[in-house]
Amino acid sequence: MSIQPLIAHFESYIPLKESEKQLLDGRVTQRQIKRKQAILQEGFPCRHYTFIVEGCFRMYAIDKKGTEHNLQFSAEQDWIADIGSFHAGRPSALFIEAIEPAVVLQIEKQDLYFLYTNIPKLDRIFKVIVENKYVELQNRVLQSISSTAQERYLTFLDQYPKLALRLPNTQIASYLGITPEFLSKIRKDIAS
Amino acid sequence: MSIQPLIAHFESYIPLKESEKQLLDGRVTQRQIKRKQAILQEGFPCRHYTFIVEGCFRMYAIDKKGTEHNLQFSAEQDWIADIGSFHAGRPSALFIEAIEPAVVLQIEKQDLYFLYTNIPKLDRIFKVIVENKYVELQNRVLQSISSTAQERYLTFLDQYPKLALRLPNTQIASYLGITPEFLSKIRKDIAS
DNA sequence: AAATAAGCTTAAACTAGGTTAAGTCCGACG
DNA sequence: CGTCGGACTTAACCTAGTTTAAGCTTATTT
Repeated sequence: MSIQPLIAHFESYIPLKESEKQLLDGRVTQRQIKRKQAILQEGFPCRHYTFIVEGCFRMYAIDKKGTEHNLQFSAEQDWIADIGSFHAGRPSALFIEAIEPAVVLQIEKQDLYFLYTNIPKLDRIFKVIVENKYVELQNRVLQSISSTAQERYLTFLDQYPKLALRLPNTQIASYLGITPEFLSKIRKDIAS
Repeated sequence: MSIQPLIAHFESYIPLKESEKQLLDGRVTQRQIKRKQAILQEGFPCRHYTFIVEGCFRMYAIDKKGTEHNLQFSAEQDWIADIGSFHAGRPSALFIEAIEPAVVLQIEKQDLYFLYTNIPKLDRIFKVIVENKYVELQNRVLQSISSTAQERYLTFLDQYPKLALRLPNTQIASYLGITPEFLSKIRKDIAS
């Protein structure tokens, strides 16, 4: 059990002192997740910030009609959590599920708050992480109000080429906000 | 010229010491902005974090066809900036423009970085601010991939009732990712 | 190895939303 | 005081994306 990947991740932003690394140990839990296993389910509060060491997750919501909508994919060296639910302790409206078998490092709320207090630079690091994720999401919103489905698909391929190979098209369609059938048509059009 | 509204804003998260408030003074600039005046234009780096004391702004992009797309509205006690461009110093793809005459408090990059270093709790405060904005944006993405235009319009009215009264419908349509004509049709359907 | 489920594609009929164009109703400005 | 441009609407026609349903292929489970 090693929290090394997490330390490396933090240090890609700001180097940590030995004493700070030691604080991390014991506040971080490693877990193995099976394919299709959920680490968050609608109706339950999100209890962890999850850092992905290996594997791939999707975050999705289910609407009244029972259709799933993928909000986000996350893979190695990335975080996944329902931030709103996590901090407020409120029941989440979202699911988080492994698409591939995965290894993750998880931090519980009380531990994260302890770490924020005792390693002040973590405030800075997570500020930057969330800022970057904010910019990414903003670009996605811009695309969604200004581009056709085909343009959005091409952007997705361009932006996440590795992910696109690992994911079934059904999941990609759900992420783009279109039906699998229509994605199929788009792919046909592009090919010709 | 008072930075009091900004101090009050920060203190709604964490109280500041007198010495910290003094550091803010001199690093924050007040400006009056006229209706339709731009504080950021495509092609220029975003030089300021802008805190709105009074008035209302929109952030938008212009696509190849020349159509404007509103990404975001911000009003009193809210921030507006192209975060990506601000930190990277890269030319922005966005415009930020006053919808109403406005009073703002602006912080330049070097000053913000100085403040982050000398008032460590600002890292925490901005982390929380960006987290909240991230959650908001995530909800918007979810809506955009899962709801019809009518549902999105009703949610907008529900979520920003005051803003809805201050904004021309043209601007709201652009924010929702639909044409003004179609919004008009939606409004007619809702009324009946 | 068989059974079953999950994923991809095609196609026809349909609906949400866009386009074009014309007309009305202001508020801004000379 | 007139007129000019911006904001809102209506309506006819058009297109991007959905629905339903079927058939085919590739994984996963037993």
